[in-house]
Amino acid sequence: MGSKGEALRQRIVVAADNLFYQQGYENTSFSDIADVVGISRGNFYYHFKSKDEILNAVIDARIAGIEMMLDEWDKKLKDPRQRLYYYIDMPLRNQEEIRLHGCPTGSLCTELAKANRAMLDDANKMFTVFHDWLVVQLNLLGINKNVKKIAMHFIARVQGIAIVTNAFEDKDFLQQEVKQLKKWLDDEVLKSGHS
Amino acid sequence: MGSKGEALRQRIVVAADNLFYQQGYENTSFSDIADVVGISRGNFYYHFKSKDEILNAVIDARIAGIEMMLDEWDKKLKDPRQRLYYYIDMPLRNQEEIRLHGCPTGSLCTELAKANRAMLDDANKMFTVFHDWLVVQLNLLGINKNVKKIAMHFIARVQGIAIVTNAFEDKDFLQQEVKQLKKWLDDEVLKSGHS
DNA sequence: GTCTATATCGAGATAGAC
DNA sequence: GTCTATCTCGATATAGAC
Repeated sequence: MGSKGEALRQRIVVAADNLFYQQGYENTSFSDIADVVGISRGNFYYHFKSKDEILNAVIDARIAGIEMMLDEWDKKLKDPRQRLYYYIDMPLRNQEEIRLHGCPTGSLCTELAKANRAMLDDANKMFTVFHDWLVVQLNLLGINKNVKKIAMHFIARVQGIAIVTNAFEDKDFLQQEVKQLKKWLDDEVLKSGHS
Repeated sequence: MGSKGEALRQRIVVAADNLFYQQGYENTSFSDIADVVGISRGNFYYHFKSKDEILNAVIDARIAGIEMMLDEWDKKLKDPRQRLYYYIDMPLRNQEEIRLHGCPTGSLCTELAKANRAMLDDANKMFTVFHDWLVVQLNLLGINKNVKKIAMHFIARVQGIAIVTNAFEDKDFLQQEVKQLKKWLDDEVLKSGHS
């Protein structure tokens, strides 16, 4: 495994990642990826045995990317409360992409549930990384009851926002829902006004 | 347009509807539909000019189906409050299908946003039918402020539930979230305890 | 109206030259 | 390691017999 080959492998994964997000997995061909990376179709099979293997690499890369992102959040934000707000603001920061392509994690799981069920268990680990991180933040705030349910609720709320924003291409809805989700965090989870 | 041809056309639409839901639109071939209906591939083109036209017919059929369903709800349930509860219970009634295939409306919009953007504006009308009906029920209850936002919020919440249930194949999550959504309806919309 | 046969295309995948 | 050439398959779609 030379360094040049590894670098190309990485470029393939990055290109596939973007295309899978923008066009969907099934709808993205080797030709599409080859055009972006600037290589020939035949060259893929030196780096990957099949298209499924590319998908596997993309999922692994996404999971690693989410973990890195959360590590950076932890470094940048010392207060778990601020981290939770930053999580809720994520759709706001990515609103244009969500309007156009939805949530990368949610839309991939939705596609794989229909087209490639065998890989769904790999894909939903992307959710699990967020989930486990949310649980840690809640525990740090002294919240220990129903934390798993709360974390999953967070994720589902963000997914609902992403789907409707994408279906109606409506960023106003996204903005108003993010506000409402913050209010829920304040009133029902942190109970700022009551403690 | 003879009656026999019309009946077959309907059978094609029903079969395509189910297959699009279970396997996705792009992932469903004419052969798949032909196998279910029991006809030959070539016969499709007497009834439809293209696969897109079948998709169009499926979306129209789904919209008509939702409208019929809501009419039945209106007849069966006279209290708008009960109708809203019945709406929230919908994922519960369809929990096994949602676990396996997600929400028919949400998953189709998610797919079309990536693979066939031109038809997204047709598909999201399925959401609009629910939305407008929810607005009517809220108005009937004397709620006139922010009703459109509330209706869209309802829809997004249900979508979030469907995605996570589907991604983790977890019906327990669905059940707990439906309970929570009912509580939100009581406390924040109907404000039963406060009026 | 429904069928069989076929055209055309693009997909994933392989073989082997360089 | 990367390329070109090619194989095989299944997809949408068409033509024309019945």
